[in-house]
Amino acid sequence: MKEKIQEILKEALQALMHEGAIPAHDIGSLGLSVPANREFGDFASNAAMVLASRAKRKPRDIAAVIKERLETLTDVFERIDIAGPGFINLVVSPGMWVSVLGEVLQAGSAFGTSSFGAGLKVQVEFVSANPTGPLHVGHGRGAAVGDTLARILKAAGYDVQSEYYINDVGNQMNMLGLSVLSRYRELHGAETPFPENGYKGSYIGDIAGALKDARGSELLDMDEAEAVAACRHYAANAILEGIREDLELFNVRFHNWFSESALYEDDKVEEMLAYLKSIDLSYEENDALWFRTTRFGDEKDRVLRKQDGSLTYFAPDIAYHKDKLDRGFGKVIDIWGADHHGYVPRMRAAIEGLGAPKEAFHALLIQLVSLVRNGQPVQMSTRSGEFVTLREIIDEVGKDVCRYFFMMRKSDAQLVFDLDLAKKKSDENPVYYIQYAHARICSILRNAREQGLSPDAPDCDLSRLGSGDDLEMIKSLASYPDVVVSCAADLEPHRIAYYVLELATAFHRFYNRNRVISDDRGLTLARLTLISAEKQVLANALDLMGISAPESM
RNA sequence: GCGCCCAUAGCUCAGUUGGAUAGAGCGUUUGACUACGAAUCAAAAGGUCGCAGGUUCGAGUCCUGCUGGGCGCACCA
Repeated sequence: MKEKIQEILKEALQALMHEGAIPAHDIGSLGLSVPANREFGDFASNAAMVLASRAKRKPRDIAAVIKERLETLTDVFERIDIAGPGFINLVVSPGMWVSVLGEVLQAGSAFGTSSFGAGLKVQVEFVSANPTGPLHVGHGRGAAVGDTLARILKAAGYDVQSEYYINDVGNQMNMLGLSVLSRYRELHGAETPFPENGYKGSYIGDIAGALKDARGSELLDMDEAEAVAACRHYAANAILEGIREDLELFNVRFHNWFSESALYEDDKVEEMLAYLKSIDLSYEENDALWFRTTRFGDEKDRVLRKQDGSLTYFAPDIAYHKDKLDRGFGKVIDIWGADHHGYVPRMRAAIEGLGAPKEAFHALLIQLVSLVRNGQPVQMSTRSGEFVTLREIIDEVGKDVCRYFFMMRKSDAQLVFDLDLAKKKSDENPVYYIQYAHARICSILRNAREQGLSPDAPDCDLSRLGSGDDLEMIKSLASYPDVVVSCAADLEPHRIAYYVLELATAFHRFYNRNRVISDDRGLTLARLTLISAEKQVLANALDLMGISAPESM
């Protein structure tokens, strides 16, 4: 709805500026807001005040000109008021609001989608955990946020691809191989020291056991390097398979899995280094190869190839992002743990160095998740292998609750995950509160059907919904498309979690104060239409978060 | 030492490009089921938006300084 009003306002302002009736100004900066106070109408514009300060005219005079034009231009407004210092307050006509219900039911699961993104190719890369162990809670938050953001961007009209980057090269993978080999030898009774910084989790033993089942004692006869490689390969596959299963359970499915090792196999890293050299963005110094990232705002140049000849982690990362750009993505969104924030300027510099505008790259930082049980923090430490896995949390509280809880905070704010609250099936738990609203509507619709009532009936009179609680509920669901766009524009998917909670609140309030099915047939049919639309929007919003909308619970 | 993020009700947190009287949940107090699901609703109380300046018609929001917390400052990954 807001978008429609914005269009109308824009049209009026453009015409007036063209005629010289009001000073010319960038229309994009003239805001339309939803006033906090209902007395100020459905929408309010500050256009007159902004223009007045430019033109040295009285805001209220300019507002009067705009008001007049809007009145001749359209009849969607029931009332236009000039208030306070020069706000133009707009009250949308009930008929206009009611017509939204038809749009919702017509569009169905597509209600809320828009062409805001104009088909721009966007990639969202998230989770991207090393295949050295199962996903833990922190990865879960990244998965929930990333997947929800991808869904939101798609709904907002972007051409979205989600991707998981598999860091299957490097020391940590070698350590994985060594750790598994050590456990494998133990299983064969061979004395073997466990690597100092090895992975100590019990899953390593499980993998070694599976490897023993699959290949017997074969690896004992190999030379060290060969055996480690075999272990590494086997373990990485097994762990990655587990990660895929966990994500599947979490309702997260990637369009693409991109392997770091493929970068090397396809010579992408060397190609990138040659490219940087060709455009003079790299240089040799102290027997190392450097990237001139300072040219793009980084605080110091960064090493690509170390003195010992090996590459830094930065090098394949640049090659990976070059590959992303080469694949035609106009916007590349990386979702990282907040502890990597120091890495952002350097990556952004690299993107610029590769010739893309710096706005093409966005890093969304995900803050820590801490678990609380019985009011006490749950201790976690990756190093010792004592961490709570995503799988354990899903098994304990369920996928839906888990996904919602991870969306409850701005991604760059720390999140306290209260396991006791998560398991409560009461109004304290927002997930049940929201799903209950959906189930309740389904229940009413079932009752109505049994009584032979259908909102499609010809004597359904939607004009009965133009006031009071009915109108309030329509307004709450009509803002859904605006919320989706706002989430997409600002890359803040958590807003959808707050919105859907408000939507549920609007329904529960309505339900407690009004009868849907009553003796008044016309009103009953209209309200059945109303709650059908409400149900649709609840389901659509929940779907953006990958959360189910149960028919009963 | 340098840089980034955060500071809003007793608690956990929203607050969209700067807008009018700063919101929600929990907790506290008091009410509502012989009609569609009480896993629900209504009402009350609760604030110097960390502190001090500045920008302007207007600041929780932008700028500067300070205080207090988190994180990062590798030829680690």
